[in-house]
Parts: sequence; structure tokens; C-alpha cells
Amino acid sequence: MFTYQHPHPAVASDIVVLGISEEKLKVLLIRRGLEPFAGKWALPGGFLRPDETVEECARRELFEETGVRDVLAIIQVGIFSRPDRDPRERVISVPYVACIELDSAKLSAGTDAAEAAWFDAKDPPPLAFDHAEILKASLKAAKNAAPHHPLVPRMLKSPFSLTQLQSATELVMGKSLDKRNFRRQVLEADWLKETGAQIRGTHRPAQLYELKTHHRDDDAKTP
Amino acid sequence: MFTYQHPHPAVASDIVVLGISEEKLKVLLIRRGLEPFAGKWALPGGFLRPDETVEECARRELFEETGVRDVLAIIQVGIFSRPDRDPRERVISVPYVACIELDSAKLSAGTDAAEAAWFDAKDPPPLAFDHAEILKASLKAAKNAAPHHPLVPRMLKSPFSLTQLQSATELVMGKSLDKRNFRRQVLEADWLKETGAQIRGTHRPAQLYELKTHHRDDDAKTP
DNA sequence: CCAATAGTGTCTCTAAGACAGTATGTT
DNA sequence: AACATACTGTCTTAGAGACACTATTGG
Repeated sequence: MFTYQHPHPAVASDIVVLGISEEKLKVLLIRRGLEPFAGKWALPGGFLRPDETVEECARRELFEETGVRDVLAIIQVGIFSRPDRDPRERVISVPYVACIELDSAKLSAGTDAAEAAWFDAKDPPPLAFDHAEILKASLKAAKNAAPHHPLVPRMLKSPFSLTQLQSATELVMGKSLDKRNFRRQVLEADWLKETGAQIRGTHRPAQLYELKTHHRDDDAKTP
Repeated sequence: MFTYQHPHPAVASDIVVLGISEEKLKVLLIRRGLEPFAGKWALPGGFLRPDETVEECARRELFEETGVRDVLAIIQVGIFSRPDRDPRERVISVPYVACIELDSAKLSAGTDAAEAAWFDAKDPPPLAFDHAEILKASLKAAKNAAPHHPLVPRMLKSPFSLTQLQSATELVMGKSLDKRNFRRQVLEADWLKETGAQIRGTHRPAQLYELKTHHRDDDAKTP
């Protein structure tokens, strides 16, 4: 038992794990095993531990849910602190967005998550708590960040073709992009290196790229 | 007394109140009356109450410290959650930046603040806790936001001349700006309206402007 | 008339967007 | 040969930045 002189909220981090599959932007959801909202889908997340920062909490949750470590770019998306957002007790959520390669995730329906699955991020099932709002804000944040940070390349299996990267970026941006402009911009951004390998599919082979190692995500401006 | 099954951090909001005076960018600091760091300068702030969101907490603190209400633009600047950042107990801080007209602030050295005063924001005294780091991040956030949101006009006594606005903006941006480009941009941004009044100083009078009422701060992009 | 500040317009350069055809593989 | 996909370059446009002179007042 932990006792305080003043009321303290619980602090949690929810994590919006985005990936791409079947030509759709997907979000990882868990089915809640416990009340409240038992049986409903929700964002994975968990309570802050005494020895970690909020960001570390988000990374730990990400690892526990997906087995994915060392995601460079995770983006904090506001703070959700409406007093009544959790019916049990007051819980403040600090959500983070993480973009990962979906097939590399080993979903663990362990602890309090009865089940974990990927859903169309733009057409999710009804969500517990205020998670629909969190998801919406997160998709917007990803959209804003995508032109400036290499989020989308992290959602693809490496190596990938520029066409694959463009399709994925179009999903995140929610609009179609011009092929020549896209290639110019992504190459000028200097995120990628050619691997030399080619994909030999049904037609002309495409050059394959991967993210440069140790690419520095530089400071985000906030216009 | 409040008891919980798991440890809960305290949650507070610190507020970085910026204003302009004597050709300098100033930040409001309070001298701490209580341990820890008694006698040291610190950012104003306070603990989250059970019935308010974190942003409402920041606005309340702002009002309590300065008497200023209804600041439209307050900017959240990350989350400071190092477990040991407060020696008493674990406290997570969600800082906000507020830009106000300094002379309109009625400083109240009330509650736990023994004294309140304005300091050069870029050369502050040694600060309690991790407040130096928070201040630094906040100045950077203000710099990033200034070209896109009318923060700086809110630091001036209305009405003001474009030259005054430019000088203030230069302080926030930390660099000198071209007069013609600045005027073009600020007028195209459509934040201001001419009042018709002029300042009749020692030389050619300047047109005076004020912020348009109900100016909508539109969505922040995050390049 | 001089000093001091307010105010104004154009060129350049860079980045984004629109746009269509050639190259290389598979079947 | 037909087809499907990979790949490429130029023009236009908008916004940012560099740049210097005229206008109006007070003294």
C-alpha cells in the first residue's frame, strides 16, 4: 500500500503501434481481459514504474507487447488527463506512437491482454476509454512527422523498393503522391542507402534500399 | 490521506512565463520558501488537482502567479519524469510555455513562493530541480513556434508598432531579422489589424497594430 | 537642415508541385 | 509483341532571404 498526503493520479503510457499490412495502415490493439471495458479493444499500455521515465515506460510496453526493441523514433502525442477518463481511478495517459515492421512483431497475449491483433488504423473497432481520440491524434502526429523523419521506412521489411516506400507513405499521409517528386525528396533527405540488391518480381526489377545506420533524427521544428 | 495499491507519482505542471522588458526576454521565477532548494529560484508551478486537466492546471498556476487569465496559446513542452528529479517524492512535470505582457502581471508572492521576479531568460540564475533544462527546452519550443503562431504579439502592450514587434521577435528567435521581410511575413500571416493610432515619439510616427480578436491558432504541423 | 526612425519593392534562390515519356524486365 | 512496373528531368510556382532608398517627424 502506498499512502500520500494529497491525491495522486496514476500515470500510464499508451502506445500506438503502427505497421503496414495488406495495403493498409494497421494499429495494434489488445482485447481487454479485465474490467472496465472487459472484452473491448484498446491500445496497449501500462502503468509507469517507479524506476523509469515515461518514455522508457512506453518502450518497455512496446517490447512487452511486440518483442520489438530499440525503435529509434517514438513520438509523444500530448497528454490525456481528463479526470474521468478512467472509471476506476484517475489515470493520466502519455501516449507515444511507434512505427514498426509488423511482421517482426511477436504478439504476446499475456498479462492483462486477453488477445492482441492488428486493425485498420483508420477504421478501428470501438475502443475503450478515450483511446479513439488518442488514436486519432496519433495518426495526425504521424502524418505531420512523416515528411521530416524516417518513420515510414521503419514500417517496411528491409530492404525495400522506393515504390513500396511510396505506397506506405501514401497510406500514412492519406493522399497519393507524385512518383518523381517523392523519389526526389526521399533521396535528397538522405535517409536511405542502396543495397545493390534488386527485387525480381513479375516485371522490371526494382533497386532495394535500407535505412542508413545511425541516421540522426534531428530536432523537430513545430511550425 | 490517500492510499493506492501501486506507487503513484505526483503530477505537477511548471509554467514558463515569458515576457519582454528592457530589451530582454524575461522569464518569471519564484524564490522557493520551502525545502528542498529553499531560497533557490525555480519555475512557478504546482500540483495537479483532482478536478482539472494538466493544461487547466497550468492555466490556473499562471493565473495564481500573475493574475493573467485567458492566454490563448500555451504550449506543452515535453514531459520531465526522471525518477529522481525531486528529492522529496516522485514528481512528474508537464511544463507549459505562456507568453504574456509582462507589465500586466501582478506578481503574487503568496503561497509557497517567497518572492517572484523576472530574470533574463537566456541567463537565468541557478535553478532548482531540473528547471534549467525545462527552461532551455521551452525557449527552443517558443523559437520554433514563433514564426507560425502569434506568440510574440502577446508579449507586447497593445497597440504596438511593427518595429516593436520585430525587436521582440528577434529576442525570441535569437537572431536579427530583415525589416522588409519581417513586415511582409507578419502582415501576410494576417494576425494583426491596424488601429489607426500612431505612436508620436521622437521621430516619424509609427502605425500601431493589435492582435485580431478571435484569431484562430490553427493546427501545428511538426516538421 | 540634420538626425532618427518609419516605411516601401525587386531580384534571387530554393523547395514543392505539376507533368509524360523511356527503360527493362516478364509472359 | 504486349504488358507491367521501374525509372528519369523540366517547367512552373510560392515562399524565404538578400538588398537600399524614400518619407516623415522632432529638434
